[in-house]
Amino acid sequence: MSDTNTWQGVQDEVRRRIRARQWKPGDLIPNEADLATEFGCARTTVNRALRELAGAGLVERRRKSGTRVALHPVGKAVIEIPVIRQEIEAGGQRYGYGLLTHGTARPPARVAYALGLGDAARTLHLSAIHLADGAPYVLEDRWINLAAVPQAEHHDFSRKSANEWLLETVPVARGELAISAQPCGPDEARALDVTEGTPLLTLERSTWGLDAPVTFVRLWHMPGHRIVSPIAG
Amino acid sequence: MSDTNTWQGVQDEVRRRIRARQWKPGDLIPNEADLATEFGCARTTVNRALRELAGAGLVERRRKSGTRVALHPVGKAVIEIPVIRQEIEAGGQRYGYGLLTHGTARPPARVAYALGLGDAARTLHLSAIHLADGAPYVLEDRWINLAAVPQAEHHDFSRKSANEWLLETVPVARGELAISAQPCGPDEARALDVTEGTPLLTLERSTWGLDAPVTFVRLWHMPGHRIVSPIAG
DNA sequence: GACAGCATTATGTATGCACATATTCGAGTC
DNA sequence: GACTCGAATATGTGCATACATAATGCTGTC
Repeated sequence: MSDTNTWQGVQDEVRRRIRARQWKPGDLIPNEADLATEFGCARTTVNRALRELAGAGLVERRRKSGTRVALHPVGKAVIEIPVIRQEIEAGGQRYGYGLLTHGTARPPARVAYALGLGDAARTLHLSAIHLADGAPYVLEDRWINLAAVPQAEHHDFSRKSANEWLLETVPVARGELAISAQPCGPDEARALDVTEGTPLLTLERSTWGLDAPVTFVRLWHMPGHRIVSPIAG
Repeated sequence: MSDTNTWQGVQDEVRRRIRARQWKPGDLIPNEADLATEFGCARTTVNRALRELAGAGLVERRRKSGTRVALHPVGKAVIEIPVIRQEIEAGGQRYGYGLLTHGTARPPARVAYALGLGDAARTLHLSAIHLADGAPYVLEDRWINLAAVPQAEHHDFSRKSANEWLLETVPVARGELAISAQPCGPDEARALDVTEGTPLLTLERSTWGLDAPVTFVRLWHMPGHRIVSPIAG
């Protein structure tokens, strides 16, 4: 599997040469045709190997110029954003869910801004708690743009979380994630059973459909929560 | 560019059908050969389009079974981990750097555990502050495994940050990132000029070389710091 | 009916070829 | 010397074909 006539094998060999400093950062490496000859494989194979390395940020490629080893190989951490139920069940814990508040409301300025809505927009505001083995796991504060998802207004969110319902109902085009550390406010303190001011890891996610903003959600994780992810290299 | 005889065009069309619910989550979609016929292109082209969609998590593929639309399209947020100097300069601010403490020390249990070292290991301990326009931006607490990077012991880290020096010096194979919210301790309060207990966004990064752990670093960001990243869809 | 083994099928990959496209470089022109 | 334009070149992509590989399901045997 590590032979240089498979694209994986070629990629491994190129990685090895870069790590071994045979090809140093900034260096121009041989062109695809030459490498193909050296490795005894087709140019297509070398192309795929190098293309994926470029995607990973290890090399930079430009037509006519050639391929060079990246100067500052930008590490990339890929954070997977699963449905919360699955996140909890994957950890071997029992999932619980409770809807706390529910009603239509004007979006606060922060939310309107994040979604690019006017303050006159009608939104559905939900507050819900997700439990792991009966204990609070994360507090969810969500606004749904009723102009984009009108059927949400009369939907029953008391059993299934809006998270899952939206995924099944609305096609999602793109989104944005913001991670920050916030002090626990009075509402969060009550819902999570935590003393006020405690640092909470906070995730804010904006989601857009094909043309309209769909939802903004803020997740307050329990103290000590960690997001862990491998770094691609 | 959106014609269905380029892999981009095929991918766009498949995305469109999924978003339009023509192919719903869980559905089996036609096989590559049939799609190639329909789109009037080679199977290779369809293959590349679907392969990348699978990588993005929008579809799931299994040999013999076929390709089906993902049930819970797992959103992926890719966080780029640049060198801190570049992060600051990219924001149009002036970068500053100061080494606070420097010396060899036994790694604390937490660090030894994260790197998989015994407590007897010799490490270099550095503490440094990164400034943006003269104001504290992030506090860095770093341990370097001297068994893996012996030349670090007598290197001068007062001018250039260990971050950049290590990238240029040691080939990195893999790493792990943990994000959490921590209360500001007394040392951090002094270095960042922040009152104790304030929530700080904390990043912990472990890095391994080819066979040995290289470094563990903890970054304490200023209050209010946000990590923002697009979500792939 | 249980099970081993084989045929089937869809994806995965390699190859040789052709042509597209971006970029560089140098020749020719003023 | 500056500038324009075309040749050269490395990557990007598409195609037809062949074979590899994994998973499924069927078939025959006991």
